Amino acid sequence: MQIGNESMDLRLTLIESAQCFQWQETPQGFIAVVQGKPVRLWKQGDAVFAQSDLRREQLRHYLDLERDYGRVAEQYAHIAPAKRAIEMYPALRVLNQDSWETLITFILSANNNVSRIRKLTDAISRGLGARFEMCGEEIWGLPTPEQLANCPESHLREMGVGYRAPYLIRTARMVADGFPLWELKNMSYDQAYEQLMRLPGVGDKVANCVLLFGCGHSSAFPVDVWVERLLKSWFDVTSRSRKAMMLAARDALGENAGLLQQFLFHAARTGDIEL
DNA sequence: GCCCAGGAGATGT
DNA sequence: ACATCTCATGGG
Repeated sequence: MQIGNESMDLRLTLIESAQCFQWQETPQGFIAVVQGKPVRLWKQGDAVFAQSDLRREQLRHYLDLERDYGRVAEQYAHIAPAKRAIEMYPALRVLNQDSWETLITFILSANNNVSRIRKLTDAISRGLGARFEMCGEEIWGLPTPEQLANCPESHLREMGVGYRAPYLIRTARMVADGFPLWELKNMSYDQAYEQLMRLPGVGDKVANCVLLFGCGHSSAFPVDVWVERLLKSWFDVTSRSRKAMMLAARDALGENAGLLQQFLFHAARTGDIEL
């Protein structure tokens, strides 16, 4: 089915921009398990097509196709590096992912590089998750909270996750025991942030990634090593800690701070904006 | 071999 | 509240 006519870049959005780690590119398109269901996305000209049990509106929301990014660019047009970063990637979108899938992949992301985050995401999915087939290829979904909570720590360590193993298991147990993960999108930013910070393996940076990519909180502003470098290079940063930078950036940039952050992050990481 | 990676938690001040 | 250490593991 056709889900959109927008000129969006699937490779940039799903793989290169490091906001999710489960997509793989095949000759037939991009495939992954999203919200527990297999999905294939591909383009024909400007049109985006999908093969999935997910409804058209769900996929449009996942890809953030309803948002006017031209308006976001205008919102930050008075900040030179911001305007430049957004205009540099007119086909990049900030995904609306599943809260649980975002939470688990970003616990894996702590002090880790992108290619290894992908391998660990794949490893725990193959080891614990549900298997599907999509155009002749096997793909696995991430483990559910119950599957992860019941996995022995030693088994998880054999998959290579290292010291993050107990974080995954304890967080999974809290979610399985009623942590309000799926209510975070309806809370205020401050309430949702406070809740997420209770979870083992979730600090300021991971919390903001979950809020931004997995809970629809577009003001969430994750500060990783690259965003820190860019902020120090291009702005008069007096904050020392990354959390202080996050607070200052959110305060200065307002409602769509996090969307801008994703463009800045990618520009810094690829070197498209000199630091 | 070295340094780095979309950091978090524990400890000490 | 802030600074410093340690924590697995593989990529470059």
